[in-house]
Amino acid sequence: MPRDGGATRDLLLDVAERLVERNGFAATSVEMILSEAGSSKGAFFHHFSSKRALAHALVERYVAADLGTLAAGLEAASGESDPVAKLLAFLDYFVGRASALTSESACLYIAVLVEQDLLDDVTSAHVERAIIGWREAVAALMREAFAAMPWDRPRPEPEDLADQLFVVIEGAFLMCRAAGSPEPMRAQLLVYRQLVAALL
Amino acid sequence: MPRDGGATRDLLLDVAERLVERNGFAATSVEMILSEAGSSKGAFFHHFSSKRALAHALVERYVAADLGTLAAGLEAASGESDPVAKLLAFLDYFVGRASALTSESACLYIAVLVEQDLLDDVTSAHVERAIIGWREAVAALMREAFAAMPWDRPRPEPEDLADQLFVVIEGAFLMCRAAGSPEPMRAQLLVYRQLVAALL
DNA sequence: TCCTTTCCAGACCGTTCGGTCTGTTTGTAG
DNA sequence: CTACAAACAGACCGAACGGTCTGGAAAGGA
Repeated sequence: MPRDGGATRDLLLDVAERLVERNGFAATSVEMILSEAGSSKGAFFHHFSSKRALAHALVERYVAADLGTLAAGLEAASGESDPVAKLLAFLDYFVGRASALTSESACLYIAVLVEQDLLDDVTSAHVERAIIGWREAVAALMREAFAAMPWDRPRPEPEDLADQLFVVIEGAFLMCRAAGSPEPMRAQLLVYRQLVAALL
Repeated sequence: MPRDGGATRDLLLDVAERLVERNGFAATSVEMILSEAGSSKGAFFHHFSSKRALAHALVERYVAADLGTLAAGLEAASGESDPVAKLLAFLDYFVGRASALTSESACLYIAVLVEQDLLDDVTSAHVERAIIGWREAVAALMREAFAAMPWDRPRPEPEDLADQLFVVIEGAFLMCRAAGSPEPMRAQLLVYRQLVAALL
């Protein structure tokens, strides 16, 4: 093999992700990516058969990283043996990392979901995989915490409550955009943590 | 005055809103809007000086409608004299109208916020106005309900808890997109309602 | 009636888009 | 050293983009 194609491919993905998160997919031209990356069309269409193929690769990589931070949160909470403490430690992990989340100005999922054209079999399968990953892991934590803590009033279904975390994170991304500040992410994650804690 | 220009303008806004909510702003061309509306470029650029001016008009109209549904929710809850019942009635109003919210497949705010280029003085001022409108009205309901219902544990700030409603709605819009179903909107609003109710 | 102003249709323009193609460089295997 | 395939650079293409311009139709005031 000649020059290291993997490095160029990664660079193109890095630059593309930044630009797409800032301006959306349709508003980000291939030429902008190339100019920013200091690359050329030859390189781009060598690594990606089309702009849509770039979107597929972009989402696949993003989902992998996203499920990675989920795993990191689970790992951070794994020290706690008490189910309630474990759930709260899990949530605290993301509250603490809120500023790191919003350093990248927005979430790629939003850019993909906002354009129906981009929601083909490939992208929607990837996003669905991410959502289900979060749902199942968080719902399991919820169930254990609930079982350890009887309650007189009815509680939400753990799956729906787990989805609420995903929903709050995505919504908070949008509010950060509107506010022009990363602060709402932390505030909203903290509110979610407090609301969940009130069920325990 | 010649033919009724207002009707054409409204039609263009209606069609544009539908297409932008479906595919985003950048991916929606002026010609697509015209073809869908059965109109022409002459008409379009007579009513809007540029595509950006269309975005401004679109957001302005959407914010007005959005604050209208907020007012409708407040009106629906105004019958209750007890602050707690009033807050819950307010939230129930939106749970009940969840399917109506997601009939329009997505929220225009998302399409605007996802493209940084679109966030100029005009659009960001409109969106901020909407967010503050919801925050202040909902936070007021929260404060009254909290005051009527003492609590031993610390509660979230009413403003942050009010923002959480906006955040959940926007996030739920995205989840509806990912799921290809309007169902998550209702489920997530219900979860939010249950979480708030657990504080009372 | 006629004139004016608004409203609209559609041809047209320069630019930019995603994508193709040709040619050259670069690492590696034999 | 040679051959070959992967990796890239950049000119080029047709289509589509946002926007302009000219001409004509429709309504109201004089």
